[in-house]
Amino acid sequence: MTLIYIDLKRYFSFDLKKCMHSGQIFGWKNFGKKWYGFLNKVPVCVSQEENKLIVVSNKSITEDDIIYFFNLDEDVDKINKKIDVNDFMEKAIELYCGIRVLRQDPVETIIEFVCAQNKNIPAIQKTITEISKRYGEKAEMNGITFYGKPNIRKIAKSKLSEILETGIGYRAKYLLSTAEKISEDSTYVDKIRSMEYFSALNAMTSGKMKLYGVGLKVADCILLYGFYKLEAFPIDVWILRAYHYALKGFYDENLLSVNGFRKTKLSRKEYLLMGDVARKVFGKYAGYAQLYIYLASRSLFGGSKKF
DNA sequence: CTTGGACCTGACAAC
DNA sequence: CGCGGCAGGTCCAAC
Repeated sequence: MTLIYIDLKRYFSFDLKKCMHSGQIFGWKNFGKKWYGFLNKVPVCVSQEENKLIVVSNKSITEDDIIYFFNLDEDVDKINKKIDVNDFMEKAIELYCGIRVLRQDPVETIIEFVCAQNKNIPAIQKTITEISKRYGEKAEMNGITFYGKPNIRKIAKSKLSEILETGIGYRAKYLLSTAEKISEDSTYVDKIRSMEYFSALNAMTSGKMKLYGVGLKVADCILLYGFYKLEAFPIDVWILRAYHYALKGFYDENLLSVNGFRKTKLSRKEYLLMGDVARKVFGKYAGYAQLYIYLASRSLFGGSKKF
């Protein structure tokens, strides 16, 4: 039994709930203030009390593991300063201060975001939980059962019909193909890790290393949340809705409209261009800016679904 | 190179 | 209470 208290006063502003609700992590179970999930392949229960982060586990885990996973020692003051380029960003930073880009396992993020496409958050969580249940490990703490750590090789070896039982829908063939590809090449993840952002994005979405079912947006999510490549700026429908506010004046607004209406779909070229604008404005912290914009957009346009 | 459909499934709002 | 449109996109075929 491990019990770790981390004094958050030693770090920059941190908010566990905001991190867990930021759309970058799925499959953790939430009861009240407690979150159950796998951290560095170890089942844990995490909670926050004001200036303390509390992590409980019945397996071995260190304070450093936790600091690393939650990126506690990230200099977010510096980042926030850099991306605070207008009133919109200032407000978003103020509202969602305490957020971090987490350091999840790369393979798990690949599974997560292949499944997440064209689904809403409750549906994503349901599917990820089902996948973890079938292809991952079971854990129990405080009488609560939860699952995590889905095994990519196990997925690669299973049948399409089996994967379909998770509620994943038409993405089943994407997941199977991607699982096969990563399982075949044991160096796949390391190769992506060692590449700089653009090479990695291109590798995952085209050519020999292309993953079936991984387009630009999903690849960006994987690179940001799974590989901690902060230049990644995933553009989904929420970013598209708020782009006009977050990056007003930094780009040609005709790019985002057709006959006066906001575009709902981007071509590859447009997607890359809009990302480049964000990278130019936010520098190497585009990924952090994306998190703030995403959350602000959800609260602005998300109706009852806002956090 | 760009564009419009199709696509599994389910939580959700609007009647 | 059941129905229809939509959801953190991507693939594919056809211009």
